[in-house]
Amino acid sequence: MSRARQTVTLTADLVVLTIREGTLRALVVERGNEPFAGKLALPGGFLRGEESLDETAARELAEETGLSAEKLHLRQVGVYSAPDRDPRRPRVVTCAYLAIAPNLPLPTAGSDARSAHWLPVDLLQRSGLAFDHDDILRDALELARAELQFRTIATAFCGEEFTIGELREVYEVIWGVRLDKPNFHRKVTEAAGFVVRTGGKRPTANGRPAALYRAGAADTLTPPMMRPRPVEA
Amino acid sequence: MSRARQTVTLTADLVVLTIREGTLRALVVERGNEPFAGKLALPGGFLRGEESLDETAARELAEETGLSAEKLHLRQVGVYSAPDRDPRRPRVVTCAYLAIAPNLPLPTAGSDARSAHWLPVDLLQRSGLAFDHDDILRDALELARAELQFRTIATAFCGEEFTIGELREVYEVIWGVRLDKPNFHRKVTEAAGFVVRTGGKRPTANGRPAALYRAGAADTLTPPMMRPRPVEA
DNA sequence: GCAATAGTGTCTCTAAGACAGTATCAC
DNA sequence: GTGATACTGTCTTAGAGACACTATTGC
Repeated sequence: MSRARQTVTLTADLVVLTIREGTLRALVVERGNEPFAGKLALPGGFLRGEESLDETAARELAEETGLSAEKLHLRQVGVYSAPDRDPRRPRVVTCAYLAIAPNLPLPTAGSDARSAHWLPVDLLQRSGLAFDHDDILRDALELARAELQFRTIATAFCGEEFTIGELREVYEVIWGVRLDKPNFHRKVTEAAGFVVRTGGKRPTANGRPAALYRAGAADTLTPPMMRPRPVEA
Repeated sequence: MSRARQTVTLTADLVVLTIREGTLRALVVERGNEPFAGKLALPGGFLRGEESLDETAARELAEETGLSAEKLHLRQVGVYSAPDRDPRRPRVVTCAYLAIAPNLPLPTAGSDARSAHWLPVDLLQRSGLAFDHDDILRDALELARAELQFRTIATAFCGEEFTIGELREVYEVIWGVRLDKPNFHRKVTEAAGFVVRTGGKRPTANGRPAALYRAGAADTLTPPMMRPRPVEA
């Protein structure tokens, strides 16, 4: 039993998602040191003295994006503890977190903005990330897609004020589907506490201006937003 | 930054649920040592040398129940890492797992069956558990209730063969509701891959014998089982 | 026969999806 | 006016829920 109470090092890794230029993007940093020097990785950091992992994640999020964890729906994705997941040292275990950001003015405004970029997730999934971050990204995306159905987190991708069309784009980009505009409009405006009219309007390039909304008080979305089932072969 | 790479001890704690005598029960052990000596706690154990936390949980599950993790739907609930959650030592962080067991022949058949009991969860929630296990139990129950809606895990509470009435009891006990028998019957028998008729019958105490089913191949339940929304005030 | 539980038929109603039609802008 | 986008109305249909009804056992 000498190894029964092994000690490990803990980190919190972040999957921060946003939508920019019509594509779903995640915040990644370019690694400066070995291992995986030069490769892209999810931002993250070590657990410190008197904080919980949730607090570690919130602190890292603030450092990377300059945003508080309050409005970003920070949620645990899972724990990744394969013995060989970090070649540096035995046993670095990480807890992955999902955060959702609106389209930020700057790529990264934080103090620790070494080489952070918002890159499309499909690009990241094709090119591959350091460590087991491919697994983490996949699981975080799956969680985000599921949460869109039952919770009101889609508004977190939008700014303070947004149009129904922008909200619909969130669903379409993350689910990779096309949704019926009229039905979507009725659905979200009738769901209790999802969106609230501000009274303002936003001119469009070439059409009728869209009414502006802000996020409502509700946390869960009832009835849920139906996700079109993928077409079968 | 001297404390930046603090090391911690990791454990995996288990919420093993089953249904017995019409009540939802969880496996708990009576603690022999301080802290919390004499109090009830969730079973769990320390991460060992070359295993992942998932493997730690599976190993503990086998030790406590004698069952393999294969069929028990072992799933991560979350990480609990408050700095003061374990008064023994600085920083014992745990990852909680949910497992679902059929009505086992023995309370605990494993080798490490010190003082394990299947106790009703409402009793545990009233009397309180050691450490932060009240939080863990609450979160695990919430996860189990949610999974019942969208996945076919309800069959894991039943034995190899079961009747539709037994399956309905699973939903009724865990959700704490009454479900319409005819509608439930049609729903589960028509959901693709949820249950499969074996051809056998089980005599009842006083009525028509019930047809026997076994778990189907499907993992997700489409369409989902609707959960009656709690009555409002 | 009666009591009890298993299972079926059928109706109603909500809500999702399809899509025609109307409103409000730029030009 | 045309073209474009926002939004509304309405029909169809799938499925949840209510519940009457039939089936199969023990007594």
